[in-house]
Amino acid sequence: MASIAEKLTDITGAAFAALDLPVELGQVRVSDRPDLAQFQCNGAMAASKMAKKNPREIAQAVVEALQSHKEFSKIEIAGPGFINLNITDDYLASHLAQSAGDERLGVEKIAKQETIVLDYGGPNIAKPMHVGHLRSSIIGDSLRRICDFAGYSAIGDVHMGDWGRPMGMILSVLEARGTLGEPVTMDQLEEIYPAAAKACKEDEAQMEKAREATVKLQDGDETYKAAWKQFIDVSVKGMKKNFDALGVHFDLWKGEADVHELIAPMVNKLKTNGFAVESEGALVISVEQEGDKKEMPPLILLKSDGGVMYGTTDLATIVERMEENNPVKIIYVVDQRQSLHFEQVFRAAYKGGIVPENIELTHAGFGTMNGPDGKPFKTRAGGVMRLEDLISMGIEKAQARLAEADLARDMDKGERADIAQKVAIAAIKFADLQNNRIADYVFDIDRMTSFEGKTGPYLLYQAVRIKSLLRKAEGQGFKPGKEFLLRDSDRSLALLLTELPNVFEGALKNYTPHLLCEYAYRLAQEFSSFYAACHILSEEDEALRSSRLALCELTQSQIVLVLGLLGIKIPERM
RNA sequence: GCGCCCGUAGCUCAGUUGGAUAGAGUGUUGGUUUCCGAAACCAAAGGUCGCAGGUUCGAAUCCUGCCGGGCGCACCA
Repeated sequence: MASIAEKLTDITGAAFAALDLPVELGQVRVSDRPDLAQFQCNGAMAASKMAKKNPREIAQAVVEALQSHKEFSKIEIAGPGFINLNITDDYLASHLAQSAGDERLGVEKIAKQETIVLDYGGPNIAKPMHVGHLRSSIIGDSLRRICDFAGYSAIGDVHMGDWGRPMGMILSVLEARGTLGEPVTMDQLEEIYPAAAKACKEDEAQMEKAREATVKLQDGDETYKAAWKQFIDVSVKGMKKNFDALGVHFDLWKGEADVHELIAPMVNKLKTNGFAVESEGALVISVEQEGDKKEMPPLILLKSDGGVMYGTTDLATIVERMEENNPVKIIYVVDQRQSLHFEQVFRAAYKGGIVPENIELTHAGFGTMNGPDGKPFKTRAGGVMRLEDLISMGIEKAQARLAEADLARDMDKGERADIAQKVAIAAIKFADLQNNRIADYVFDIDRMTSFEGKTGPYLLYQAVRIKSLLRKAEGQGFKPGKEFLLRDSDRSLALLLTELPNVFEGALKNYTPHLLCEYAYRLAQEFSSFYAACHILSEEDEALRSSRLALCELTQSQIVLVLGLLGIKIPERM
């Protein structure tokens, strides 16, 4: 089912078409002047340009065509040619009843279930996960949930950095220490990796050994491979702990190494097709296009030493995904700084015939995380902050807040821990997701674990309050009704509840979860005002009471749905 | 040097793709609880939308030029 704005758009669109004007001009949206009207259509002003007529005359003609539609309670022309529209309470009420009765709450499903692969998380082997992985993980996970709800078969792939030079560096250092082949722990790995990176940077001979080790590993050397396999296992365990705590899900635990076998055939094919050429000792594929404003460096497939670059593995990963998943879209949730790289890879993929033109490859990039000083985020000690430290800080603060509240007294330890966990994750996720994906953003630990104002916990609080209210109502034998009765104090919440399908569509189309954050917050806020203004359980008019309970229930369902799409879980109480 | 992104209230951010009086949170000030959960609600103050031009009925939004910040430009990932 469509949203109210869409239904009204159909009506006004037809009115424009009847005047031989483009249907698109009939676009109706929620008014940005709620004091004047509920909905507005601006098409008459755009039409006046093409028809060379007075916009108010056009608006007048459209308005006359709309008169026969009984959905409207008020149709007015304002200013230069705005068409202001109000709908009848009957119409609003019946629309609400429909969406309340719909298990998808009015959000339409795509016609055909197609596959989307989402690439996010991207943790590296042997390195602890830090706050930099947070954005990719939670934005990616949210986008996966959004695509899934839209009706796609959405596949999330963690795509670990488990290949290439860093692996060679670790192996060469282990060898130098004489401990290659012995089991290592995560703590040891975390010590070895930076030590190895430092040694290679300072010592050219060590770097040369690292290069050799990289090539040998990639050529399938048994000893190296066994050691490598072992530290993959150890690292993955550590990653899973973090992802589980965050509630970030992956369908595939693939890494760069998984496509190694596909590289040689892919490269050969690109060679025989004439796309891959030699340049300065390396094998490259040129990705320049006509109309390029900037220099576009070629994508390097093979380095002059025969080694593989990450662009090559990315390309081979596309080969694999096309074969195994046959997706219509592949979405990369990776730092915006990689945009040139993805431009190169995508162009190479299309040019080399690895993906057909009608398959969408998108880099859904996100901004750099800065500290409150505007510079790339560092802890006070100057290091990176570990993800697990951030999570435990959030949980501690949630526990402290819970201890303050009287309500926590009667809860057992297990429930209290569960609530603290959910509150902390809601705080962290919402603080991040509410920012526009593309812009750099300031990572402020206090803001991220704050529980007041526009925060995740505020949303949980409203949801929990509704739950509690509905429980109480049930205890008194009151049930949410099937019909809506709209008084002045109910109407703005009711109108807001009809916007969900449009908001969802925007978030899906632009890969922007922050639109859902914005909506969830408006909903919670609108509900809170409504809740303060009307006392529901003591309402004596039964029809009004059950209508209001129905509004509560629908609000509740929408908050659950939207927070679910953001990857935020709601406790029973808090 | 070339290119990409950003610049909106003291601070952190929205702004539905060109619409009416630019909105939230936070912080500041004041108010609200014999009543469904005060992690709340109501209200006030706070703006040359970086600057200057241009396009038009109409610009935070589109175009041009500056200023300021961030990032990226072939053998790292």
